[in-house]
Amino acid sequence: MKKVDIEKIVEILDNYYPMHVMEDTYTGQPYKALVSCLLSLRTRDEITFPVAEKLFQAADNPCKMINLSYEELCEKIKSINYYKTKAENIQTISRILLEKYNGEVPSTMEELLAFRGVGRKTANIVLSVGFQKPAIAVDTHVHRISNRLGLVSTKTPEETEFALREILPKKYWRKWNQIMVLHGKNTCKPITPLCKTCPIIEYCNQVFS
DNA sequence: AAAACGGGGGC
DNA sequence: GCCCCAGTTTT
Repeated sequence: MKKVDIEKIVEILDNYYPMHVMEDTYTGQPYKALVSCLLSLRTRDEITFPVAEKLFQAADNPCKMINLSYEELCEKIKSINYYKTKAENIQTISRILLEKYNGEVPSTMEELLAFRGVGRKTANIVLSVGFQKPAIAVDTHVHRISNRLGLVSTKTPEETEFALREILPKKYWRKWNQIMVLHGKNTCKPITPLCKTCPIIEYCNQVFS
C-alpha cells in the first residue's frame, strides 16, 4: 500500500483541473442544486447542464416550476434520459416544497431523502452545495477513485460516504467530490484510466498499464 | 444483492 | 451500429 496523503492529493488535483463541476454554478442556491441533481441522475453533466440552464430561464423556483404544464416541462428536458420520470419528480417535489416547506428546500438529510428521486448523492449535494453544510456526496467517480487510491475499501457508494467521513478532513468534504468528478472524467476513467498522464499516480494503489 | 430504468455522444 | 456512461427504485 502506498502512503495516502490526502492534503497533497487535494492540492495537486485542485491545481491540475482549472475547470469546475456543474453543481458549483448553484452554490448557495438549494433549489437549483436540487433540480440540477434530479436532472443529472445517471446523466453526464455536459448533457445536463445546458438543459438545466435553459429550464431555469423558464422556471427557477418551485412556483414557476409547477406553473409549467407537465407537457411543457417534458418538452424542455426531453433530450435527457428518464425525462418523463424526472419531470414528474421535479413537479411533485416542487409542489411539496410549496405545500409543506413554504417554497423552500429543506436542509436536513432526512427530509431530503423522503422525496421520490432523491438519494444520498443528491441529498448530499444539496446540503454541501446548496446550503454549504459539511456533507460528502458520493457518485461513481468519488466511489471508484477513492477505492483506487486505497483511501477506502468499499463496495457501495454509501459505504464510501461513511468511510470517507472518518478519514477526510472536514474542510475537504465538499472539495473531494469536485476534484474526484474532474479527475474521473478527465483521467481516472472507469474502464480505461489514463494512468500515463495521471498527476497523482505516485499516490495510487491500482495503476493500470 | 442485483436488476431495471432510457437516452446522448464517441467512435 | 455498438459501446460507454450514470443514481435511485424495485425485486
